[in-house]
Amino acid sequence: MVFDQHDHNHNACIKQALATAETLCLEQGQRLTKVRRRALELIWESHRPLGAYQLLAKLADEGFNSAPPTVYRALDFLLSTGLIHKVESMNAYLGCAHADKPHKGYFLICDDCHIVMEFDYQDIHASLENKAMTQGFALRSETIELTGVCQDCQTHEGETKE
Amino acid sequence: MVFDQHDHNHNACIKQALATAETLCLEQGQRLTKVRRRALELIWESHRPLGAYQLLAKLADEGFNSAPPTVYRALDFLLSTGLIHKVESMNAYLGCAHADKPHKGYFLICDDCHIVMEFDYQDIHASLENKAMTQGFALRSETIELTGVCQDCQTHEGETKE
DNA sequence: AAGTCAAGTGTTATACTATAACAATTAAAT
DNA sequence: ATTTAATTGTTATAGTATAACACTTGACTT
Repeated sequence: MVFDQHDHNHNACIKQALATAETLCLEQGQRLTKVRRRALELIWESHRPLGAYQLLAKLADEGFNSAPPTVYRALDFLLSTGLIHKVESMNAYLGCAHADKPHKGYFLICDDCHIVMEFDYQDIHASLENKAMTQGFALRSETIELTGVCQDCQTHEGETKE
Repeated sequence: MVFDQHDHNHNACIKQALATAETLCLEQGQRLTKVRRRALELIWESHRPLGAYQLLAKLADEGFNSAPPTVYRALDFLLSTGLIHKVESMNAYLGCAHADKPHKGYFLICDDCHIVMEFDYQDIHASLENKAMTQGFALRSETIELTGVCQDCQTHEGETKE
């Protein structure tokens, strides 16, 4: 699992994510402009996916241009650089903790508190790759999004969402 | 794989799907009304996912009411009965060939011709279930959507899409 | 330093996807 | 026949995403 939901210094998450972003952009000759950087930070404010228009509102609050293309451009950039993932089943965007190494995003999504844990599972990838191959299918992308109830929400059933 | 892409009597697919729908609705005391039945048939016209508004246009052509709620209600019904699946990464809907037995929809989606093959893979389900459990996560739904290039499109590269 | 070009951003408009809310109709059950 | 619940009609609106073109900025050239 990417992180321990409790006992977790989230500032470190953000800092790490930004550092990775700097490095990656430098390596690839990409520019981490103000709006792109801030968008990344805002997405990293939590381990919950953020909608494009939620992000847009936050950016607008800070004086950035508030038309949709602004945010979608930033999102496209961050997606293409691998710094964030899109959670298809939620139309929302999530910081990636392993942007430095190319990988598929596999997610566990809590239906209650909406927290998302990204997990890596090489075995499953291999099985899927193999399954595709036996059908003569050349695999390109994988969308693996599992929903349910996280341990925390099972424990604190009925309480206010954190 | 659900079907052989060639040498495939698609009328049989549709007929089978409708028969299953009749049976299922009867068993569950649900009503397969005109618009629901026709929506199902139209979705089954191909093994490619159909968008809600594409479906709406087809229904409108046939004299059905052409406001969005009409089609979304039909889709909701068909989804809840398990007669169709939603392909999250495409915002589109696909007939399910195994509506009679509860299951998760796992899909291979061709980026070229957009054909979708549903596959069942008990091993992967078990692995995912297990992975979730080790995180104390109670699994509820699984979205497994793989994209790539199908055998047919690899063979006929550069030709017109069928 | 001025010129050039490409990348990035601003702006307006619009397309696409989905649901809320309430009225009218139909089907089934009494 | 009456009642009731399910379904459908209708209008409006919310939510997600992109097209197209103008303008600005940054980086590279000379």
